[in-house]
Amino acid sequence: MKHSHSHDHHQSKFNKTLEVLKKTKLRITEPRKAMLKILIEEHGPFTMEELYGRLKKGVCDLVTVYRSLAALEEAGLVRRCEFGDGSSRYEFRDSDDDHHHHHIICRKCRKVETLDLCLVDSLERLIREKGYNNVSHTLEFFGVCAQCQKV
Amino acid sequence: MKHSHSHDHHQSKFNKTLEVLKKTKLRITEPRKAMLKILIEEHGPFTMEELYGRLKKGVCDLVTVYRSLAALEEAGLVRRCEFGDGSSRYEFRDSDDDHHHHHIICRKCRKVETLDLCLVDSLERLIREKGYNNVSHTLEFFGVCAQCQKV
DNA sequence: CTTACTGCAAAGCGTTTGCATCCCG
DNA sequence: CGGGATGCAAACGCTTTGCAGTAAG
Repeated sequence: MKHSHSHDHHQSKFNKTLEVLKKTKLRITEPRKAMLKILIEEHGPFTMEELYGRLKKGVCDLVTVYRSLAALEEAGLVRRCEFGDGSSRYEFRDSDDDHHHHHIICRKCRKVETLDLCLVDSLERLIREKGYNNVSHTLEFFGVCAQCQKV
Repeated sequence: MKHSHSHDHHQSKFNKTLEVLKKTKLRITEPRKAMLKILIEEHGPFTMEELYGRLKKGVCDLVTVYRSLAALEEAGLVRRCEFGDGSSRYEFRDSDDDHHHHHIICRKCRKVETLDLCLVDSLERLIREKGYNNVSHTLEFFGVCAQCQKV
C-alpha cells in the first residue's frame, strides 16, 4: 500500500493513536497531542531537543517530552532509534503498517534518510531458534553523503 | 580460517597490534598493553567500566581507558558498538580477519552473544550508489534469552 | 474526586576537558 | 629532551527523579 501524505491520512492515524491512548489508560493532553501531530506529519526520527524545538513555545517543558515519549514507546506508538551519537531519536510507529525500515546517517551533517527495505527479518527466526523470544533488531548504515563530500 | 584461541595466536595478534601503534606514532604504554591483552584474549565487547574493571588495580585511571580506546578506535584497532543502553562498548578489530559480525543482546541480563554472519554487505553497495561514501553499518538483535525466560 | 500528568529544580550517569606531571622514543 | 600519555578534578550533555501543583476522565 502506497503512502498518501494527505491531511486525511494523517488525521486518521492521529485518531487511531488517540484510541490507543484511551485503551492504555494514558491521558490525552495538549502536549501529547502536539507531539503526536508532529511525529505523524513530519518524517523524523527526532531527538528530544528536535521534537521540543518543533513544539509551539510554551506547550510544555522538555522534561514532559522525555516522559511522554517514554510513555508512547511503552504503548507501542513510537519507536526509539539509536545512532551512536549520544542521543536517542523517536519516530512514529504505525501499527497498521509497521513495515520494518532502517536509516542511513551522514557522518558529517547527521542528516537521516529512510531506507524502505529490510532483508534481515528471516534472521530473527534463526535467533528465536537459538532460544530467545521477544526478538527485534536494528540496522543502521553510516556514510558521508554526496553533499558533505563536496565540502 | 578457523580461530584457534591458543596463546600463540593471541601473542601474534598482540605483536601485530604493537606494530600498528608504532606506525601510527601512538606510544606503547603499560595501560595500553594491558587493555589490548584483555581485548584480544577475552571476547567482549566491553564497556569502559567493564574493561577498566578487568585491569589490575592501579594500572591506570578510568579516564585513560576512555582516551586510549578513542586512540585505538582512530587507529582501527578496536570497533565501537552501541546497544542503545547509554554506554559504548568496544571489541578488538582484527585487520587480518575483519569479517563483519553482529550481536544478540538479552533485554534482561544484557548478555551479549556474537553472531558470525552478515547478509547486508551487499546493501552497502546500494547505498554507495545513492552517493554516500565511507559507508558502514551496524546490525544488532535484541531479545530475552532462554535463561531469563525462566525467571 | 481520583490519579495521571506537568513544571521546575536538582541529581545522576557516562563521557570529555584542562592542566600539571610523567615518561616513551 | 620534546611531545604524547596520564591522573586528578571539574565540567559537560543527555536523561532521570522528587515533589508540589494542575488537570483529564
